[in-house]
Amino acid sequence: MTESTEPITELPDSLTRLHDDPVDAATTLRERAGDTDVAEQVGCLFAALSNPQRLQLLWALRDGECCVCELQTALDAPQSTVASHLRCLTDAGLVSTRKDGKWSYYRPADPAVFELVDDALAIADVEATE
Amino acid sequence: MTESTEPITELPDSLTRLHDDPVDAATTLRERAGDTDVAEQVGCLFAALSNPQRLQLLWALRDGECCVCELQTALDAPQSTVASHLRCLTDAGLVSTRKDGKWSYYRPADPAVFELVDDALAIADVEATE
DNA sequence: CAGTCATATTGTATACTTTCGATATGGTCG
DNA sequence: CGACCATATCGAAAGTATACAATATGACTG
Repeated sequence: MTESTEPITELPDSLTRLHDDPVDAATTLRERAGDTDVAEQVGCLFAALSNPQRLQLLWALRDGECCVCELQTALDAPQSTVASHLRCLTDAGLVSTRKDGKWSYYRPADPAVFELVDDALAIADVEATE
Repeated sequence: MTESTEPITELPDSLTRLHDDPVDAATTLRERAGDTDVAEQVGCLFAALSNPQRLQLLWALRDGECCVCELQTALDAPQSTVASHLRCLTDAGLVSTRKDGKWSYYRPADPAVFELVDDALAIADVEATE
């Protein structure tokens, strides 16, 4: 019950012209829009996936774990850049780490993320760049 | 064939210590990481979904089209804020518009986006806020 | 055709993100 | 323990996104 108690601000005039019972309509609409906190959490996940280099990191990890220097090679990007993207993915819970001596190996935390990315690929209607 | 021709920059030293044939390893890694342009397109889609208010707009539209003043009510946000989020969703191809006199009605362009969002909800492991 | 209405656009202040060199950390090896 | 290595973190500059008041647009109404 984090949501939908009372109208916080004034309802738009236009709404009162569109609905007989605007207060009731507002309640329904706000219920449909769902909880702000949930939206924020989901938004964070999508934000982690909204960067092309981070997507490429995930793709690189799809077939098995890699250490940072391999990912650095995969993206052809500076070490610190790769490290911060990996931090971001870790914070979002999308990858996990294993240390082996001075090497750090990364892998996808939950393979389900690839379904998400594949669906996105389909929706984005990407033409195979061949 | 937009990708993977030659190593552009120097390979990291560490890679040469990890692989017998670092150039070959680099090629494989870059193939796995996939195409930059594709990553960018998918990234744009995720970016459109990375904002909590835009997610709430989509949720509000899930059960049927709404006009702007209804969405404004659903989010309890100023008109111009809602309008720019709607623009963003439209640009990303996620919603489409129909005009009826001075009212504009918005609806999801492709219901597949809700699968995406639902999967994200599952991955984000959101606790039902009750 | 003047007024009003719903929505779109613009302008801008502010906040967040990204990039990457420099530097810190913590491991390994001689 | 001293040099070196792989990675992480910091910090500043540049870029991008967000919010929202003000204003423009284009439609309906008298």
